[in-house]
Amino acid sequence: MKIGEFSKKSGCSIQTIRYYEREGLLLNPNRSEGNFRLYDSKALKQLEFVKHCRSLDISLNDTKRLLELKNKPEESCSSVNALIDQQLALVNKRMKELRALKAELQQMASACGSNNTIEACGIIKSLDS
Amino acid sequence: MKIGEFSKKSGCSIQTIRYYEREGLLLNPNRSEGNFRLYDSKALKQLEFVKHCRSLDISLNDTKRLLELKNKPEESCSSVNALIDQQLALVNKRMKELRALKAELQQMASACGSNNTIEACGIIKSLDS
DNA sequence: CTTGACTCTATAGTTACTATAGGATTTATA
DNA sequence: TATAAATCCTATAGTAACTATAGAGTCAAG
Repeated sequence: MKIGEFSKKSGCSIQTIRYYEREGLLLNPNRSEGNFRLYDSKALKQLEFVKHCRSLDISLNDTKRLLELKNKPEESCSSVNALIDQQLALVNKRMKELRALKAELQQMASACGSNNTIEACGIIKSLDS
Repeated sequence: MKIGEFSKKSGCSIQTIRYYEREGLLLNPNRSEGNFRLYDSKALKQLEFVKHCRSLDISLNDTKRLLELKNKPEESCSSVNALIDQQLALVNKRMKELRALKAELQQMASACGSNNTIEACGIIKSLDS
């Protein structure tokens, strides 16, 4: 299939597909007579793997590492495990940050007092301190 | 004070300060004879306001809007309020996403089974499906 | 008067894409 | 069969919010 169909089947934009290729996350596909990229179902599987990693917020670099590891089936999976643990730690850290953000934003929202002038607004006051 | 001291007092890097100036988040400071930027305590207050906004993940664009609103003390603060509410919605959305991420990552981590080969690793399997 | 610390501007790099310009190729229609 | 429309190609620039570098100028101390 050509890139248009590949794009629709995978749910990735054409530009993103070409970008992934440049970055080494997709193998260079065969080309048609007129230099069009031609993909098969194996390429589709690989792209779906990448998409799954990205949906977990795993960076392209780490995704690339996972792809490489995937091609060494006999090696120990400890580095795979470490990578996921690290990703989990990252998510936990960000969640903690967001909880703090949320608390402060809520407090600010309730400090507004509505229908105030900006001068009297509790939000601006708390941002200013 | 010159930019070095301003940087230390504010906790912003020198490059970031110059960047904020270019982006209109800090007023153009006076310059010394030799063209060095000179800051006063008012500038420091403004930078701290910006830092506070950024610590709440408010975009530079929105921060700029808040600064502009701050200079119109008699206007209604409803747009300030709306901006904070919107930021809160954004934080809530991201938290929800992260909770889902966390759940999947945890499941994957526990599916690894440790000391496996990559071929048998539950993580790679689940990324592949 | 020179060394070193500090500052200046302008530019490029970061991440993960998205968007555009300017062509070439293929497919569908007249 | 001619041409128009759809699809594809590469190369380049833009996004957010910085960070890092190069190459040069300024200033205080020894």
